[in-house]
Amino acid sequence: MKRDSRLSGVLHILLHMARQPGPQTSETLARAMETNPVVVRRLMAGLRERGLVRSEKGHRGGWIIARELDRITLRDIYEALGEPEILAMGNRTEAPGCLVEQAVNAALGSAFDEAEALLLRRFGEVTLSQLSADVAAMMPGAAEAITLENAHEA
Amino acid sequence: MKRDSRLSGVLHILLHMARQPGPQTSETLARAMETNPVVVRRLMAGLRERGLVRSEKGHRGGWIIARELDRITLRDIYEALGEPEILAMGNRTEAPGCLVEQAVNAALGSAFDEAEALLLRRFGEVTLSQLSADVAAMMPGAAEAITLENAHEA
DNA sequence: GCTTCATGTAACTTTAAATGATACGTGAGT
DNA sequence: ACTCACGTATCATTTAAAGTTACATGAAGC
Repeated sequence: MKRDSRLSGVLHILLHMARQPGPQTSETLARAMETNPVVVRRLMAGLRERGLVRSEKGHRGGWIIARELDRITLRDIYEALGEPEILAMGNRTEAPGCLVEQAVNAALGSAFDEAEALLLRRFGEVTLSQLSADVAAMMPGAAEAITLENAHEA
Repeated sequence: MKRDSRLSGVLHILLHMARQPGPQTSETLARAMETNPVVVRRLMAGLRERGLVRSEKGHRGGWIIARELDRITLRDIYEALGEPEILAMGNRTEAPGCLVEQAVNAALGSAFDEAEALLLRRFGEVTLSQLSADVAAMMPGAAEAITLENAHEA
C-alpha cells in the first residue's frame, strides 16, 4: 500500500486551525495542504465523532477545534483516525498450523508489540498545545502575535 | 500496499532449513510456505549476497545456511532483505516549506525514529539458534531428535 | 555430449490500501 | 430561492508486495 500519512496530515490541519480564530472550511484547509476538500472531510470525520472538532454547514460554516489544545494528545487523534496500522511489517499468517511459523510469529510478534506500544506511549505524551508552541517558536518575529492568539485558545 | 511479510517469510524458510541437514530446493521450501519457488528465490537472493546462505544449481542443489545459527541475528536478515520499511505511517512530505508541517514532521519523526530503533535493537538481540530452540521446545516428544540435529548445526 | 534438475531474473498480473477526484444529497444562512 | 459548506458514496490513481510465467544459465548424472 501507499505510506499512510493520515496522522501527519490531520495534525497539519489541526495546527493550521489552531492559528486562526474562526471556523475554517475544508476548501481553505485543503489548499494549505495541497489536497482535496473531500480528503480533509474524510480525515476530520473521525475526530468529529470523538468530539475533538465540530463542523457547521452553510454560510460561515467550517471546522473548529472543540476541546482545549492541551487536552488533545496525538494518541487521541490517532484513535480518532481509527487506529491505523503502525507497522508496515507483520506475520505472514495469523494462526498458522506449522509449529515453525508459530515460533516465528511469537518472536516477531513480541518485538512488534513492543515497538507499537512505545510509539503509542509517545503519542500519549504529546499534546496539540505543545506542537502549537513548537510552531510558534519557529516563527521568526511573530512571537507576540502567536502569544496573543494562544491566549484565547488555551 | 500489502502488509510486508518478507521477514516473517524468510525466517520461516530458514528455520525449516535449519531442521534438515542437506540442501533444500526452492520448490520444497515453497511447498512448506504454500507459495511459489520464485518468491523463495527472491527472498533468499539478498541473504546469499550477504553470505548468510549459499545456493547450488543442478542435481542435489538447493539452499543451505552458510553461517552458524548463533551468529545470525534477525537484524542481519532484515538488512539482507534490503531494510524494508518498518513503519506503515510516515510524514506527508519530507522537506516541506510550511513551518507548521515542519513542526509536525519533527515531532512525529522523533517518535517514529525511536520506535524503529527499538525494533532494530530487538532484532539485533535475537539469533536464529534461539528461534530454532524455541521451535524445538514446541515439538512434543521430539526433543532428543532435535537435540541431535542441533548438535551439528551449532 | 545430452538430458535433467535447480537456480537467476525479467516481465507481467494480482492484491491491498491510501490518496485523489467527481457527483450528488443535506442543512444552514442570507 | 439561492448559495455555501459539509456528508458521503463511488470510482480512479498510485504504490508496493506477492504471485505467476517464461526463459536463460550452470551443474550433475547418464
